[in-house]
Amino acid sequence: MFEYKLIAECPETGARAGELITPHGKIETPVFMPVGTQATVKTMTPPELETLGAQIILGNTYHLYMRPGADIVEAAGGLHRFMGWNHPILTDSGGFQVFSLSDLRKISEDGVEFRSHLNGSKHFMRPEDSMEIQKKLGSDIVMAFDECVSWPTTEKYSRDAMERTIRWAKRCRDYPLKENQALFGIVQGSMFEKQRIECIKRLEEIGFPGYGIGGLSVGEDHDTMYRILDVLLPEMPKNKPRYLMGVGFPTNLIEGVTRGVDMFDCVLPTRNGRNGCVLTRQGRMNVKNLIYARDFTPIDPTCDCYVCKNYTRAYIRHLYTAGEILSARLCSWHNLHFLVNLMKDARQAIIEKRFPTFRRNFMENFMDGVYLK
RNA sequence: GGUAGAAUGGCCGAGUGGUCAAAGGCAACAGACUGUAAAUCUGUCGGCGAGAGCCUACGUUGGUUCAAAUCCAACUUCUACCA
Repeated sequence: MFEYKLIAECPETGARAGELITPHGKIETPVFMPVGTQATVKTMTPPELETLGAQIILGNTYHLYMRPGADIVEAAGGLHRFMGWNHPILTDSGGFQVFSLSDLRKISEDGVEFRSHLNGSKHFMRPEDSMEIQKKLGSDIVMAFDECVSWPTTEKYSRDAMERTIRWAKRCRDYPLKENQALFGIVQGSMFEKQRIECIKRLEEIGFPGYGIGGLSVGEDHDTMYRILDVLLPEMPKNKPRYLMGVGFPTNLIEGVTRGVDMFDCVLPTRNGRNGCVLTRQGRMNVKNLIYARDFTPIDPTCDCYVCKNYTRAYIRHLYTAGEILSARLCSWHNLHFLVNLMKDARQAIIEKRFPTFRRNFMENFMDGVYLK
């Protein structure tokens, strides 16, 4: 019970609108997926996520395995029930932790040895373990266990990691999941075009219902990332969803959609939100800045989210400055609303055959630096 | 009234002759954050100057010394204890 339907394509760009059918409901793409690593999108309740339009959220294999343990989540009736979210869930495999916990892990052919970030204890995760954990979590979309390579790297290291990622993808594919779980393969190959193309071809031979694009947004500049997307996306199957993992900045989302990406996730809206950085149609805003102390306008006057309809910059700045937890909530809420609805707007524009204009307007208005009033 | 002790940068607080514009913390200001080891991290934080540097500063005033936040005297204020 997993299907991708292509609904509309932009005649001028690679942008496309579609639908993903999952056991927990339909997802309209392009879609931004809030990250809920530890079985919670930080500071947000599921009803609030519904209110702002979230269709699917992420959970993380590594974190939930470490705490509370996959068995507990399974005993609770699966991740959906455990956290009270009755819509689709995608779980990341732990592959990103191979990258982010690079000081705490050792990679071998069989798998990855992690030293727990919680207490230093040693754990070995093989692709099969990642599958078993995600099976217990019961997510709708399961990600293959991959190696996300840091940047910069050598062509040789990238190739070795890519080859290993493909071998691991095969092992993941061969592992019996729940009947209604869809497993996505993950394209690696760092910033080497040929490796990227080879990787997607070989993953296709193994065969997956969807494909993640990993190993981007790891410190490379935007042009480099777009260069990889430019060569990779045309090589990806049209009838399968494409998921650009860990991205990202609003401009990255639009440029990703332009090239044919269907799914995105990123910690940015919640992490930056907790740190007092909010998104507007004109760019990023550090709402903690002094210039907002007496600014009684909403974060983004053009935004119709709950936060912008009810609170001012001055109030949110006050909350942040006072260390009040509500600032983290309101900023996260607004940022999530911003990205989720940016993708909804993009989708509508694609369907209405006006995506190029939509893209141009957005890119012209959105300053990549910090926006000051 | 007596005795003892204390006064340091926006605040708290180290420092008891030179390497002190003065540790550290807080506050403040700015920046960063892309499949979350992040309600975190980094930088700035007396004034002027691009800079070398100059000026003003450790309660007040005066003194000792080549040199004082540091030593001495008086004064002011505060704290504790005793009357």
